[in-house]
Amino acid sequence: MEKKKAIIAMSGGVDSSVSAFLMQQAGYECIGATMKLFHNEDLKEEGEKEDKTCCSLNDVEDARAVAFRLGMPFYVFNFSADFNHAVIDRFVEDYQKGRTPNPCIECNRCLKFEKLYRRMQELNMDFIVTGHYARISFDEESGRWQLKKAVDSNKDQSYVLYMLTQEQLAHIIFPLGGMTKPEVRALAEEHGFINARKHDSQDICFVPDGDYAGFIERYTGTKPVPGNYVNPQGEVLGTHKGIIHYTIGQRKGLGIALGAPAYVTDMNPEKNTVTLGTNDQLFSRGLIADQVNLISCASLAVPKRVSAKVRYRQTEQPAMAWQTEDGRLHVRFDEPQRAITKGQAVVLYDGELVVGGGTIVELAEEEVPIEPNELAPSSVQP
RNA sequence: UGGGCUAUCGCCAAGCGGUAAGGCACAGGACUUUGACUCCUGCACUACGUUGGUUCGAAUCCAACUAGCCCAG
Repeated sequence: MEKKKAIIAMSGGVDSSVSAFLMQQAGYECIGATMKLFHNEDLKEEGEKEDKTCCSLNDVEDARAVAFRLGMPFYVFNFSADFNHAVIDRFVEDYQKGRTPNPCIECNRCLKFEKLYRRMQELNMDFIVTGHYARISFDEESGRWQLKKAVDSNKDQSYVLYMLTQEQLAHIIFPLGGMTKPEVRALAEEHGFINARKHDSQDICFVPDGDYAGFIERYTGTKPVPGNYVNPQGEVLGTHKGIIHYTIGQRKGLGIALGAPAYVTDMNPEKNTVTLGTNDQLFSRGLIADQVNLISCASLAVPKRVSAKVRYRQTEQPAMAWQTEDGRLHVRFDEPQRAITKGQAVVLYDGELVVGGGTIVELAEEEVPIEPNELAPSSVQP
């Protein structure tokens, strides 16, 4: 019987390197591939911190070294044009419209599991493999592929994978879903991978210095337009640096002293205003999302009890979720949530399972449309 | 230019004769495959508007000056 073929998306980090190793051990015919996503060299200024990115030249070399060590063919795919319009352009546009994008999710959606996925098919291969911490399994009963949280809850990345389709899930393998980070590092160490002790990637990969607003300025070649800080009553409090500098719930970097901590509670791109308020003005109960993708079930026409996350690093919160005719996802939390932010993803869970998710487009204070026969599910009882 | 009030870190603000609280802002760090939030550390190394004076000792008392504010014009 012929070996199954897998293409390993290798970033140059520990996780994908160990994934490659595990796939090889498991008997797959593997090739390593690094996606060149942007011209990293362009970003370098003096004092660059290149070791923080995920796609720098050094990272490519690290990936290449690991692939070489494992004796697998290694390719670099130049996806920078796609990355530019699918990730960076949208990132910039979102900020300009007062939203707060999650570029990692867009990258997963459009590059890793779309562009690279198609490349995998073109090469007549069977699987795409990444170092994400999440688990995939097939559920006989429902006949659906399921995405589950990682065993290492500390590293779980299912949140950024909610957009995976049934077709994609059938051709993806996450070798690290059942492992803990320390185990992964130990394996890397044991096999002498040069990146065994490399720190985890963080920050936005194309903004290595963390100054995303500065990046937008350089990328667009335009200065953000200053506008007014206003209070919830609309009174002017001061001058802001341009709407792209802010996100809902932000406290630091406002540069304005109001006596008590002030937080961004709203932004109005038309009026170019940023509303400042108190922390307790940030809480709201519900939201509406589009770009919906469902995994554990085909539809949420009937409201379902879930736990939901509104940002990557958040513990899930009990909520009800349902879809309307237009396909949009509505979520109402049991308790008000802090700083629900347009542009971010909401991801729904049912225990370990990812139910699905979408991109937050609106806040909404609406009641759950009650389905008579859905009343009093056991999970609501104390 | 008659009367009254106030002047302390970038902002707000304690202090009322015994040798400069605090909050906000800001900076650095931790956390983190998004942005945030959060947490930790630092932030007037005897210029407390200026100049004198009284005191063992003053940001704290007195005087003049300067600036701003208020009420009268």
